[in-house]
Amino acid sequence: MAQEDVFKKLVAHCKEYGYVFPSSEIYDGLAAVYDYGQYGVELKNNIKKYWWDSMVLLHENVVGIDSAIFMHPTIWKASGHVDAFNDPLIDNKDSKKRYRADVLIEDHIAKYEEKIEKEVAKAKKRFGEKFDETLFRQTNPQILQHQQKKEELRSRMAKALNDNDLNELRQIIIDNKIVCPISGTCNWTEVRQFNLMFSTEIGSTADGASKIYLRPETAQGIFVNFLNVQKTGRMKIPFGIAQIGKAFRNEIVARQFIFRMREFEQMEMQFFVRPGSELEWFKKWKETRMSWHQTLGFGAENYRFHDHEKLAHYANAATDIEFRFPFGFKEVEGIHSRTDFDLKRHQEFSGKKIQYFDPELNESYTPYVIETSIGVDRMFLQVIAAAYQEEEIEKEDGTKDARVVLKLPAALAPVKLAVMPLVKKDGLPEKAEEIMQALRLDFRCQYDEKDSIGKRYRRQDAIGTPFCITVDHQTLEDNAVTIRYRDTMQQERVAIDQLYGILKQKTDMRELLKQIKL
RNA sequence: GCGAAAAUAGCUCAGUUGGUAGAGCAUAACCUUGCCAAGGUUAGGGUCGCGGGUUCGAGUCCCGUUUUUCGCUCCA
Repeated sequence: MAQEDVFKKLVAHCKEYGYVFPSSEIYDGLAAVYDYGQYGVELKNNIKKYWWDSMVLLHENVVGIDSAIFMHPTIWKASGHVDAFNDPLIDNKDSKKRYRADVLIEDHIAKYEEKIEKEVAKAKKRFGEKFDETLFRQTNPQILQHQQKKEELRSRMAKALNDNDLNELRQIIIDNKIVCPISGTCNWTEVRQFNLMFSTEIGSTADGASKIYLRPETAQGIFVNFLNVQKTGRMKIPFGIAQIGKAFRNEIVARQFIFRMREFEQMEMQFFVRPGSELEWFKKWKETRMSWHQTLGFGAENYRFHDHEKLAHYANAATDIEFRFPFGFKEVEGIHSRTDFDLKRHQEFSGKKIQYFDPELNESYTPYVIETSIGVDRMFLQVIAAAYQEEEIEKEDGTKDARVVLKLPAALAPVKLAVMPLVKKDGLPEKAEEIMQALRLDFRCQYDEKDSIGKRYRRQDAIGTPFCITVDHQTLEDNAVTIRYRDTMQQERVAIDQLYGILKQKTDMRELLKQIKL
């Protein structure tokens, strides 16, 4: 089966079984926005817990915070997000190349400049040493004309940029017959502002309101709280701050289901270290994070590192952890050595000293940062893609049968067990209800008495329930039930009073956490 | 953003040259069976993505639009 088919089936399965729904579906949907359904939210919460516990329980020197989505606008100037993603872009329809509209116009202005210099050079050659360049520039009619056009153009562009008038920017390009350097045509699209960040206004009256951004990453909330946490938590370097939260990016292309969304959730940890020791810590966190992934048991061969050749302006080392999705190896987590860029920039923009006094070295410095950043939604997709399996099973009479099963790690599964009476009479439902009541506060349980027992098992397989408990007539006599395992379809007879112990051991997230190599 | 394709019940799909919307599965109720889905009876569920147009009449033809998928592009 083609890989895209698997992916399509996975998306359909997520919708059909209450994991992920398209957003605003009854209004025709909203592009690249998705809602998590009744099982999706449980799986997502379990993934977040697995990450959070692996950070704050397993590392004494990692603590969490939860910073606000709204932050002071200057933060995004300091982080570089405002400058890096605020360009008016225009496409040439013939060459299909994209340009910054202001750069195109600048280039055109430069041409007038060239013409002027050409005239000057010509005149210089002609008049030799007697040539008065200043006078020539001030009096030559052709130069004055170029000069005037240049200045008109420049002020017109400045005004358009200042007013954020995109139509005017396009009009300037059209009026001046600026062509695409590749196709040589003037067949342009509209000018569009590609701003990565969503903005809104804070303050309820129009004149008192000021522009504010929805954060495009959670990391800055950690950096700006560095001193708060360090001082109030009496943290000593090295230490880390972890955070889970929503972030928003106005992606030009948001596609591939929940892999790239405009609203998404991140799990980030910034680890502050002594300058000079960052690459050592980078290496250590690479290993720890990889172990966290592989502990889920989806097969070590499906993960790999992808080291970045080209580094972002703030980084001196970077790698991705990639997983083999149905559509190929894709990034799930990024690990970056961010140097002291962020803290230094916030120190500069805020005017507040952001440093750490290291008592062992007896000196102050700006700490270096190792970042581990993982998308919750990508992780969700990774888990469900790895868990989704279509199996062919042989029935007792020799015929083949198919089942769709989500082989989720038990600790992550939304529903831990289903309790079902073999028949819905003879007091079996009552007995099953009794078992439910005993277990429901410890494990997410589901009760089902409709349809044949086989059909009920398949229903649970489809949502990934790892255990099914079946109550039969014999149960009424010996207080024992059948426990059926999702992955092997094996059945076992166990006493009711042993159920808690068995389930606890098999579904406990702590059992996973213990296996992570630190 | 550009190009191409698609959209009919919860799911998978049928629907003839334009003539009042169908099936299977799923869901719910009752009966029957009872350890690996598909026994019987009955019921609910669709202004055919949305908006225009052509026509006596549009799920079907035309235009626009929204969403999805694929390719390109962009971003990281």
